[in-house]
Amino acid sequence: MGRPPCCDRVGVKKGPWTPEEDIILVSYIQEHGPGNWRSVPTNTGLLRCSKSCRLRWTNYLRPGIKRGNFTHHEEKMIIHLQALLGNRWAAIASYLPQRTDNDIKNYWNTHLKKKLKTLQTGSCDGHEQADGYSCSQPKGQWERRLQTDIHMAKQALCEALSLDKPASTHFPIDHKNNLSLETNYNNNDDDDDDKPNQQGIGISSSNYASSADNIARLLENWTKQTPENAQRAHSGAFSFFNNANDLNVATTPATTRGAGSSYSDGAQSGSATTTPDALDSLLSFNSSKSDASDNSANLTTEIGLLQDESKPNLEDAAGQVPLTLLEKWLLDDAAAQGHEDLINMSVDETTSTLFN
DNA sequence: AACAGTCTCAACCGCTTAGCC
DNA sequence: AGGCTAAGCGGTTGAGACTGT
Repeated sequence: MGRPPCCDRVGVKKGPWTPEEDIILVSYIQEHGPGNWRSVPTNTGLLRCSKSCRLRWTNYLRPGIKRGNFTHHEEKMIIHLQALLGNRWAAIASYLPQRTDNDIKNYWNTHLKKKLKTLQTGSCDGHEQADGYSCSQPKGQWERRLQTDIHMAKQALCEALSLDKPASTHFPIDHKNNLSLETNYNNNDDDDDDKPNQQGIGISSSNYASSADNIARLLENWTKQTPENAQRAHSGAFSFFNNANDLNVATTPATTRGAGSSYSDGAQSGSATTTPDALDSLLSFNSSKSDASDNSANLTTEIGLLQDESKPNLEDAAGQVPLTLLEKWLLDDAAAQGHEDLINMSVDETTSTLFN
């Protein structure tokens, strides 16, 4: 019963993706948009199954993905949401800007589960743990608070569901299926693509710039590994960037902007050319950017950089867009304790207050 | 330096869901 | 209504990195 796995075909490559494959995939998606994954291997010549292409895109190449350490705020969100939603990682991911469900799932399985277990088994002996969690509170207090939170969330959800206005109006948009439409580069609505773009995705220019960011980071690692690849990396990247230019996608290299400035600036500056120096600058830009650890300030900066990020922007949500009761609950949790600046606090500061 | 154990996370597998005919 | 197919999702795996001895 059931159809055979698509990846069982002979000649389908498995395992880690190479930079060349990534560039091919990104270039293709840039031109045609995500969706219709079935046709991707055929049209690109990639020896990968459609599933693998989709996964590579959604978990690694998709614009705006943040990698590296989770901030304490993100951690807390995950803990809350996991308690509330269970292992529905995609749903949880919709509340966390820039994080993929896979990332969250991994983080939960490798870090948070252990951390909670440690807390719940009462392994604390009254002093602060190395990771910053305070153990000064009596055993069981944290669990009680979590239960209270869950109860509050349930109430909030009930209220939300009983509202006349459909709750879905404010419910977080699935970032994978509803990318923003700031600049719809995909004008294939009337072409011969017999399959609708199932996600209805239009990618904004800066989204793809962020994809260039991902590719550049990846190329950087690749060239580090094998110097001989550097030349190929350059040519491959040029092809990718030139593609982007053809599509009027922002690819202005770092030389034209200061570190930390938004790639989307390139869209305003119109056509941009990419030179080897520019690429090097881009690579170094990304290097310095990735060197900066993922603290809250960084997150804020990145959110700013990715204003048209496909996922809901929590800061925007807090500032302008009406929140769901659940979101409010999550975001106001700190504020209710008199820690309005919690998100902006350093990890050390935050950890000492969060679980008290 | 060498080895073993542990950790991390990208990628895979297989089931479920959604959409189309 | 039911079958088929593509996409989505969550659990699991395994290679490489890291750490301790």
